[in-house]
Amino acid sequence: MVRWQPDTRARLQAAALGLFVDRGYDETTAADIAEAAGVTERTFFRHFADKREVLFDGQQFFSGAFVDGVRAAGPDDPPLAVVASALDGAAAFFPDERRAWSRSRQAIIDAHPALQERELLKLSGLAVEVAAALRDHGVDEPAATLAAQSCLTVFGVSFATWIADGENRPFAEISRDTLARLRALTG
Amino acid sequence: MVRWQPDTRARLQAAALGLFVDRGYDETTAADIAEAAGVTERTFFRHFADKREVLFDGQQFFSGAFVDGVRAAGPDDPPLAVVASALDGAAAFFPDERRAWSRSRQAIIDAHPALQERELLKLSGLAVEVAAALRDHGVDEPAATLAAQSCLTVFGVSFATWIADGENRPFAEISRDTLARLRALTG
DNA sequence: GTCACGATGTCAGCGACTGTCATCAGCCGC
DNA sequence: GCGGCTGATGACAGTCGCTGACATCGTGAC
Repeated sequence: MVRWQPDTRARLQAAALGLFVDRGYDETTAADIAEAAGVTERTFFRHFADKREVLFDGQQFFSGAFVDGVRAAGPDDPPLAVVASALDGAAAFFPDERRAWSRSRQAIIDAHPALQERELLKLSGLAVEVAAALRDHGVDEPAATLAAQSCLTVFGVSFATWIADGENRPFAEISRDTLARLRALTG
Repeated sequence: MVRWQPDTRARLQAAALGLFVDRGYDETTAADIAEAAGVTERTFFRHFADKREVLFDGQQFFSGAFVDGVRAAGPDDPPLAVVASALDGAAAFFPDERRAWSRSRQAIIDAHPALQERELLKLSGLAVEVAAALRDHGVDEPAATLAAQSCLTVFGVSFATWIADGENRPFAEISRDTLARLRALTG
């Protein structure tokens, strides 16, 4: 007999997503989530720094994909080619099977400014990491920060397109197209 | 005899900024700010939706400057020229006399993730407004959103440069230089 | 068998924020 | 002037997010 059920963290995340979808973010208390997962509210806050964070866990793997993409680029590639490589790396996180899940998660976030804030903070942190990777890759400031922010701009537009109604192209195709459109803006 | 002192809102903002500088954001309660302004905590929350908002009021004038800059651009200007015009419009909000004040305000924000979140949300809303102005100006999607995000990218890097130690060039000069560097990224 | 460890429970408490009702100066119509 | 309306504020109770401190008790090392 085990004293507690395993995977408390994952159970809390699943319970939270379900409750947010069913009755809304504001109408779900941290105690509700904990109860649904069979633990106490205190345990919820031992696993997640705050109530929003339960939706934003695991972003370190996500940023790792961008950074790996940067490292995979050729050492003499121009900055935007490195950005293209970072976006290709990120595409692995958005296979078609995940599109429906991403849509419902994003619907929750889009309905709550507090969650949008958290998402923006995570993306901002991601941009800082990409900029650092670009500097390691030989790109100087301020070009590294400008390129990293452009990378996130393309990512944001591409992601929104990827989850749009009726869209069925794979993420990588969309992001390549979006980057090309950003390039066209300058020309 | 008036029943209450005038300018409650402005008094609350001034009291908040002072307390945040003196003893820190986390160590300042909403009740502290209210007391320093001579009102009750309840009145604080009638003027500001939450404790963070007291630092972020008046952004509608700020976004208006960007939008006016977009409208001032030539009808056939390419998107990035319109962005340049928007940045010139924003420059009016950053005269040299405000540089020291901007530095201390930004120091408070940079020290608190919760405040960074709010700032990012405000900037995100600003990007949405700039994108709408660009569409009104004849720029189609997704170019409008890409250009608006690029506008905010240049703004962010320019602002950080403007308040950096030892920097004394005017904002408009910095933003023009930053935009040129973003353009150069493609070439 | 003992003992340290680590995940959890329990409980008290603070601060952010809200709903509700009372108060009362100033203004408006008469 | 008089009475009623309005709008900003005070007073107060209450919910929820979140934290610190301490107790509990399977589990694995020894």
